[in-house]
Amino acid sequence: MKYEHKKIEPKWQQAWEEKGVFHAENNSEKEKFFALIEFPYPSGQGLHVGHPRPYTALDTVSRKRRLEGYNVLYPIGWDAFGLPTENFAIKNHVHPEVVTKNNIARFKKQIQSLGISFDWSREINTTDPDYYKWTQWIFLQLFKHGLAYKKEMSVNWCTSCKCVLANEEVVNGVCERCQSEVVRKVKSQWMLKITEYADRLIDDLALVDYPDRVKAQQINWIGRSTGAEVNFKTTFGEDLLVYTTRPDTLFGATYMVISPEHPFVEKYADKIENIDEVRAYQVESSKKSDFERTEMNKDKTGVKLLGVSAINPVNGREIPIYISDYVLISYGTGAIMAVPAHDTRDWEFAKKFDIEIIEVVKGGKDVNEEAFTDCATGVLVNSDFLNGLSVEDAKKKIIEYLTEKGIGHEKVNYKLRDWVFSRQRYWGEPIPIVKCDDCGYVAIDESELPLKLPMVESYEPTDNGESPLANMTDWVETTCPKCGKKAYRETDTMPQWAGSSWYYLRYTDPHNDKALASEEALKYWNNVDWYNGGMEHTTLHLLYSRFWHKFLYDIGVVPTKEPYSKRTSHGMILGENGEKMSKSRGNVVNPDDIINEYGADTLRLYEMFIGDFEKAAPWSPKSIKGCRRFLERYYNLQTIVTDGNFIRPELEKEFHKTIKKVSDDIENIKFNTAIASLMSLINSIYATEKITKEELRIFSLLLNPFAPHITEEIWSVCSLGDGLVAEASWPKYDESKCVEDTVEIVAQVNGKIKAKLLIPADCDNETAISLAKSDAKVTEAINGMNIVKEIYVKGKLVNIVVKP
RNA sequence: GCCGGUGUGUCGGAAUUGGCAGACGAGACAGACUCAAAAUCUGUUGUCAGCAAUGGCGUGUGGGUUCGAGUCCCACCACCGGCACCA
Repeated sequence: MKYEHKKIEPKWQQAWEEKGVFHAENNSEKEKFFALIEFPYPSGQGLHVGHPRPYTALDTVSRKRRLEGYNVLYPIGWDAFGLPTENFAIKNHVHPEVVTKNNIARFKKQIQSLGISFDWSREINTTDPDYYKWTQWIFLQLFKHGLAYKKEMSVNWCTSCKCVLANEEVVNGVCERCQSEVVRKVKSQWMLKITEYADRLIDDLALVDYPDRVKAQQINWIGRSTGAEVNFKTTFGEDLLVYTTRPDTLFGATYMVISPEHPFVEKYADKIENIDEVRAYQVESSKKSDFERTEMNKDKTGVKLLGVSAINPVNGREIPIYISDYVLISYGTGAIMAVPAHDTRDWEFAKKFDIEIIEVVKGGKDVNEEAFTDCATGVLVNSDFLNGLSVEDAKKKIIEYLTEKGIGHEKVNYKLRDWVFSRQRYWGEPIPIVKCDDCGYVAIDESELPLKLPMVESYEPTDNGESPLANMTDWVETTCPKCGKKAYRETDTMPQWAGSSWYYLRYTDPHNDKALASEEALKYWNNVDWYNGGMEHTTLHLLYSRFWHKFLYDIGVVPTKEPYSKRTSHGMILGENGEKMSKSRGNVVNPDDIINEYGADTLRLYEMFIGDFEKAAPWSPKSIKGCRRFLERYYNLQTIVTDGNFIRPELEKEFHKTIKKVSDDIENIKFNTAIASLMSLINSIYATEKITKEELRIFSLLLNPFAPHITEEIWSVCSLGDGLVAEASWPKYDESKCVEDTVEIVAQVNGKIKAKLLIPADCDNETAISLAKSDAKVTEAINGMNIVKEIYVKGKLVNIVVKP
């Protein structure tokens, strides 16, 4: 009996599609289950074997859920705006729309050959005007609520993409996408106030089931810290406000540092005695890219401002002011009080510039040797009314004091910055705003949405930092929706993250032209029950979409505070050599080749069997053969099947245990051990040289979520029912049949194994111990010794501790 | 530097959360079938000693707790991911 996957797989894929068995219903009495994978960017390269891993994983869960009677929504779509498409279009003189269409067609064909149970009737595409109409609509709501604003600011500029980047898109000082140098550039940009949601983005993590590493990474990225702002007077009369997380060390502040960009310098340029030297330093540090600034962070530089000093508000002490690029203008107040005794960076700076180091927290080593930064153990000294207090108590007391005297107050700061939302490129959603000389930035009327991308001659980015749309005079020139005068359209487009920030909502009602989705659909399907995606999106897409969802909650569009109830993350599939799969490394494996040689079921099974789902695993062209062999052995069960509407007694326990194991393992994303248990079971079945129909039915159901085509085929060939996915239900196990009547236990003496024996599972302590002692080997080992202790661990072992 | 994680045969990886380490798969070796090969089937396969029964050693390193540690505690090493002059 030959297993011909090429005949079986397309046949069943077609049958499922024709019957629409994977279509989710919007008005259903059934309990819903919403499974989501990160929709792919349809690149020109097509799929590699890494793509199917998350798709298959949630397909396994979804197929199990359907068999359990749920109304399952497992959708897919295309995140199709983006630079690679645009760059390809420029290079080959094809419109990005055409490139996108072709890429999607290819991706779709590849994905469909995997037999994933996606509901293709809900397919979406972020570049479809009917879709991006609602992306633009959400932007307008953000704008109307003051959360989208335009600001002149220093931004990250990718020299190759000729486009600004969000902070999240800059990795090690280079562009996340093309690895080119990123420089600072002052530009007017659309910004989204994600910082307004910083606290909720942290606090509401308590409401969701995400892996700890994801939560930790988001919390880190948002970087909330609680400290105090303290006002220092200066001899110029103007005060300088500093931010510190260690207000308790205020008595140890021996100098102050302001960042090179701090406005104080310009304001008092004529009074600063060494202004030329200061200016030279400003120029020097402005030339450094962020990357260089980070690279050189070991070596502190700076210039002392001559002719001015600051006054420590708690002891009236005059301290010098420096400018140095180790203080950032974009965090806190751009100025710090420096306490070299208790801050490593201040300590390094003080050593280099020979500034006094005053110990105010005792408990560490000599502060002239190293800074003592531990907050848990120290006790305050040299600090007047704070002396003798712990760091924590001192913080409270000094904040009370500062507040009372009106010279400071408690303050929370975040590392998170607002989201730079405009891109100077063509292939993105137009920002639906016009600029009027009289009225400023004005939203276009919602009835004009979607604001479609105009056809242009050239989508080449311009060197002057303007979007390609800027040359489209006809399109750019318009009238102000408010006053009717001549006005100009915004020519920047939205970043790729826009369309993906809300796509999961569109799946619930993808063809709605009145709203992004109907209220009923949103109410029924929210939240996404299980969302699987890559770790690389933790501080990008995942954070952005949580932000948008919270905003939509605030304006009453969605009924829940969080978009995703549960998040899991898959490990990467690496090349055979253990390196990341990439074209340039030449280690890419194309799923088409695997499907051709072994079939989709083998590919799916191997992707789930390859290792721990959450960890990276190298592709092995040899190991996959084991999965193919297993499926062939399963296929050949049809040659030994016998009538029988029962599980044979000798296999009953193993069957029940396997049902339990597979059921639990799928829920706990332990697909590899679920498959291993099925392999063990088939080995046991072959040892008996036959299988009953009932046994084959159960086995097929358990295997179906992993290998849907072959199981459907066997279901049909062996007449197990009308159609597996159409009518069957997930097998149940009997807990009482999962436990053995007799168990094999180990008899140890002093922890060394002496014998193995079979005893009744419900055996009590004394019986078990005496049974063990009656074993010849055990008797010999304890002969003539004093028994100190006797231990029986139920169903596991007996240990007898003896001494001479 | 900070945060998170990992370390187990030749390889991918298991281990009911403190109870027989190495499930399952790959690879290798041997045998069966075959003129032969592939495929398939059967067996062996952590390591050292021994003809053997058997015994010693063994989960990155060093200590500890325990009748018992891959699992818990302390210290360290290596690697991976994230953040990084964030006051």
